[in-house]
Amino acid sequence: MTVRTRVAPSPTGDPHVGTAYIALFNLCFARAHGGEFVLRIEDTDQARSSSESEQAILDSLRWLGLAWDEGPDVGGSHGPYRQSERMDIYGKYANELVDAEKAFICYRTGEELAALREDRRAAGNSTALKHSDLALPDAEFQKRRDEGQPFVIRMKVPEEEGACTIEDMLRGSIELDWSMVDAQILLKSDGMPTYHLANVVDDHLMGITHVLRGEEWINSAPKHKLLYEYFGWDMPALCHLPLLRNPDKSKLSKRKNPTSILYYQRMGFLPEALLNYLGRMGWSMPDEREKFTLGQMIEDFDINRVSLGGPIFDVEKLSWLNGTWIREDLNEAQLAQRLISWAYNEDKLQQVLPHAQKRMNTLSDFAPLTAFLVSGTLPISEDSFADINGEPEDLVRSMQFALWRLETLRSWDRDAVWQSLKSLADAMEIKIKDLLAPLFIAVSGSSASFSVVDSMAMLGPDMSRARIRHAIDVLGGVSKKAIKRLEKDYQQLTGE
RNA sequence: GUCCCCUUCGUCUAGUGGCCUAGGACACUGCCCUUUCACGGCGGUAACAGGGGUUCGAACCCCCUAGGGGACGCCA
Repeated sequence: MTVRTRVAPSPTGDPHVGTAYIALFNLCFARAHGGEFVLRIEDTDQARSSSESEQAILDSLRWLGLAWDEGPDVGGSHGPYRQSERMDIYGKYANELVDAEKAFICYRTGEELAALREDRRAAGNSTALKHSDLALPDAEFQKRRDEGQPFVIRMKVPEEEGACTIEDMLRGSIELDWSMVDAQILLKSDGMPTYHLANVVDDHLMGITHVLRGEEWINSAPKHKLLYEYFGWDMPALCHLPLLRNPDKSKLSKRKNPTSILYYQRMGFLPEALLNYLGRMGWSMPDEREKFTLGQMIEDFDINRVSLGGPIFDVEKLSWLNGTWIREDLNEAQLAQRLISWAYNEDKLQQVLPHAQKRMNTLSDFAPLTAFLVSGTLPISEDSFADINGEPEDLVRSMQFALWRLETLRSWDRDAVWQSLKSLADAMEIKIKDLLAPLFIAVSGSSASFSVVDSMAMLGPDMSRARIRHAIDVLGGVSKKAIKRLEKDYQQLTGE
């Protein structure tokens, strides 16, 4: 038995707690049955994949104990194929399907696709496009081919009435209408495979027998099943786990919640506590114990104990659980070690010192000066913003804009943060100083501190965003109605 | 809009037809411990989404309704 988790780095490279959640259940399931657990990290979207973001995920999962170094194919390493080989492999399989007339070459342009989908939607149908919708007249096809137009390879899917039955380990049989399934692109015009192809080919080649993945994949399961049939391969058993949710019940997203593992690390959560908490999401021990180690979870693991309602990620309970780990499972020497490796070490000091030294008269100035860097949520109130010019609504507005701008930032370093905020200030036609003023309070809790961008760089994206979000709340927050208006303004201003 | 999944205290959950007057945990709250604050201990408030079946008996099985979520990309 071989169980795998497939994870893709997020666009911004933040390792997502949802990733760890899925990985945890895969690991437990595999180990509980004496199987092998394979973690495969890759992203075939060339526009955003980078070795840094893959590394960030790997580091986070290692921190949690879900990945380790142990041979090339297991536990956190990439699969058996290197990037350079992949193109050939997937292209080969895609072409095989074209030859067998189970896939076809498609020269349709983006505009044509949008128009076709629009028509179908207007008719009240699903937007799924089939081979017959996409086929071009022979002459046109020839023309585009001769012109060397970019093309993709799409799979053929049944066009007649009927449903595909998927077996889910937890949900039983699920029937999905073929009418909802479109002629999925298998190979993109840049020659890279889509998830659907790569996933099926890799799993087959790696001998994967069980796939535990998020609920969001249920709808594409028919495509995968069909691919297995086309290739004549055995399909792994599928299990769709519930999705972690924001407090408003939507799928856990960084726009509403800190979702990066790095954030929880920086907040001072212990890896074993975070893992323990994730293990309580949609799952319980037979004796309903709240606290348990990864080893204990594996020992008592039973996939049937997964409950299907989407659990809300509740930081408060995580916090309590973390407290029990600190109080009950660490002696003073161990706690000291944790503190040292967390923040009180030479590396961290070196990072902070350049900013602190200039502002120090005595050594005792250091702790108050840098406290905000090792704090979680800052104790600020509306009064904290009293010295800043502008009405609270205006401050909220600029902070919300800054938040949105920072959410799109790909690399989080001093210059990148500065550039992105500077260009926002320009677009808003205000001085950068005025944009930064409220952020100062939000990020450091005081107007007398290190430069905001330096502070944000040191705090990292999730902590910085969480603090800005907190400041917005402190100033009265943004109502649902207001957010709509702000979004519109923001779009007009920045074109995003 | 179309399809799919889901539905027990505010939140995480136990529960697989009689042990359910629905149990535990977080949060909230009362008391005790304590110079303070925490920790800890003992209590309290609080839920089977609604309606129909099936059954001697339903939180549990079936149907309908409602609500929530997800999917509908050259993202994964």
